[in-house]
Amino acid sequence: MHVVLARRPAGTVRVVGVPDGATAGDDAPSVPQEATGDDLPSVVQRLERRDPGAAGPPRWTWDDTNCWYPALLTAGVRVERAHDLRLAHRVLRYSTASAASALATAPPSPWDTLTAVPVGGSVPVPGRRPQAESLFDLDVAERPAHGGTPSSDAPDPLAELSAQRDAVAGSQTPGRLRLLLAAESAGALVATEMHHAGLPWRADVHDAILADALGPRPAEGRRPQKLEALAVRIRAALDAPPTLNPDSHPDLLRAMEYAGVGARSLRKGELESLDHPVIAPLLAYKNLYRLYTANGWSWLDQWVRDGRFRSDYVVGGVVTGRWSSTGGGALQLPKGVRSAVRADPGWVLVVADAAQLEPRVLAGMAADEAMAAAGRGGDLYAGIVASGAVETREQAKVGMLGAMYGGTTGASGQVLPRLSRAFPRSMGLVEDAARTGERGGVVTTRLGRTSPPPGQEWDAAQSGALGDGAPPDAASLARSSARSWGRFTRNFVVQGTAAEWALCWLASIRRRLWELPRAQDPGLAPAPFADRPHLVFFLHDEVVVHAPAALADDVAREVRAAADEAGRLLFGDFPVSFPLTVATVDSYADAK
DNA sequence: GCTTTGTGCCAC
DNA sequence: AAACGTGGCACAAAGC
Repeated sequence: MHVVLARRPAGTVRVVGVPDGATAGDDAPSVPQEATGDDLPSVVQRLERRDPGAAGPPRWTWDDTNCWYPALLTAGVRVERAHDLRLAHRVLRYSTASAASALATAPPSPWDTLTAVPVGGSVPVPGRRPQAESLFDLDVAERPAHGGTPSSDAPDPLAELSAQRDAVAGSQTPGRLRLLLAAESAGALVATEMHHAGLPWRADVHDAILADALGPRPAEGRRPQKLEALAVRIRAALDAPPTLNPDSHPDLLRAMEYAGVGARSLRKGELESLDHPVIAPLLAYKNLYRLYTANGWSWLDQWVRDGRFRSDYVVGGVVTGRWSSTGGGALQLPKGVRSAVRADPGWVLVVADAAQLEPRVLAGMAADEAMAAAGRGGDLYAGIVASGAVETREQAKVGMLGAMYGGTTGASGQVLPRLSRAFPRSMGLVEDAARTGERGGVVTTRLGRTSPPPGQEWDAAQSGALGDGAPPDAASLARSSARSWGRFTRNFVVQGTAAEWALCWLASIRRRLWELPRAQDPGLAPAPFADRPHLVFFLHDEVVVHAPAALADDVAREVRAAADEAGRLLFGDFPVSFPLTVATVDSYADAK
């Protein structure tokens, strides 16, 4: 059963049970019609705990998980299932599977303009309203998700739910869309919970990393010791004056030109290919400068509180359905600082990584028996070598990556023909996706997320090449933008379906962890996770679970079972496997 | 002075 | 040098 939460102008919440269908026994339980902010958590808790009948716990249905779930978690209430109307609307509006629906053909509504709200916000960010501590600190008109939409225009979640259910039921692939919406919504729950729990972060360890690399923390506005020493060496190697600022690209390039270094840019890759005394100190400088500016002391000050790094995840923040993050750069945590991620005392980190996820997903989508067989041994690239298609693992790897990214040059281009001969179904699928994009068409993932059509600029480039009066370079612009869009759609089907696999994996992990026994003693994690293993990090094809040490093996087993379950959800009985690398560690840096 | 753009590097 | 997908972010320079 869906239980819809809707804000009322009076500041209360309307709680409405909506049965899933004509199923006997799925009658609405006695749902209160009205709740206040103070009693909503207990209302939710009570319905969540009701006798688990055949229909399962309610599917909490709300406009935006980010607006409701943080306060419930703060009250210690976890929900099992949700339906995020904002996220679901976006999928259904654009999916080719639901293109004929009333939802997809209706004129734009407020549901199209609701923007993603980062989870949390415990750390103040300039220009962003702080997250409400309780459900009603902000009224509807002020809620950030609505960007100032007056409450009188507040969209009706009941009507929207109805439109969404019609769109799914009348679609070409209702089962897949239903799974996608459930997985996307479960992802929203996970994202909120991970923000709530935070990634365990030892500021003292991080500080030691920084001090070791850069020297002691400098006074405000001063360069760290080791960075300053390298700046001196750079100036000496270039015979440059003390005024040369290595942070200034134009200054540095000019000084390098004068010294005859022969660099056209300051990119690491180019510098590494040059031979000059300035190269070594300059590369070292850039390396440390990056650490200092991106993950230095000010990052630590801004993002780590009370032993936790709390990131803002944006579910569906990437067109393909991947998550993005905002603030703190959670999805780009450099390897060099990961040793600051430490389990609490008596707890461990279970780090799991899906091996060669994208080519496996491709094999499943293409129903490619040969590729699936290559993946059965655990290392898909080794399996490709064993099949005889190519000679080395490296060839298999760059060849597959090239096929999925649209690479044509170098080593990947070289082995592509051989991979196409050995795995015609997989290669054919990505080639078809590329050709569709080149024509300006859209492509769709396994579960139904559809790529956006190219924009006006792309259309203009294509039509600009037509006609006798077209400028000479118009044809090449048209061709290059067509190819570029083809690379996008080629990658979209694979990356997007991999993101769907990952959402199903996350959802399954989350449910399985909750079913594990609780720890004897509560740890430092906040309720409701103090005595339970819980997800603390997710990065496209990798998760970190923070778990009581005694449960480590159970967690590892469930995380593997969840990967198998995700594979079955997407690809049914097709025999493509999704093996994981799983490590139980104290420090995230020790996982690989 | 503020905002936008360009550069470069991090993650998968 | 770039090539070959998706992103975020910090900084300096350029633009208004």
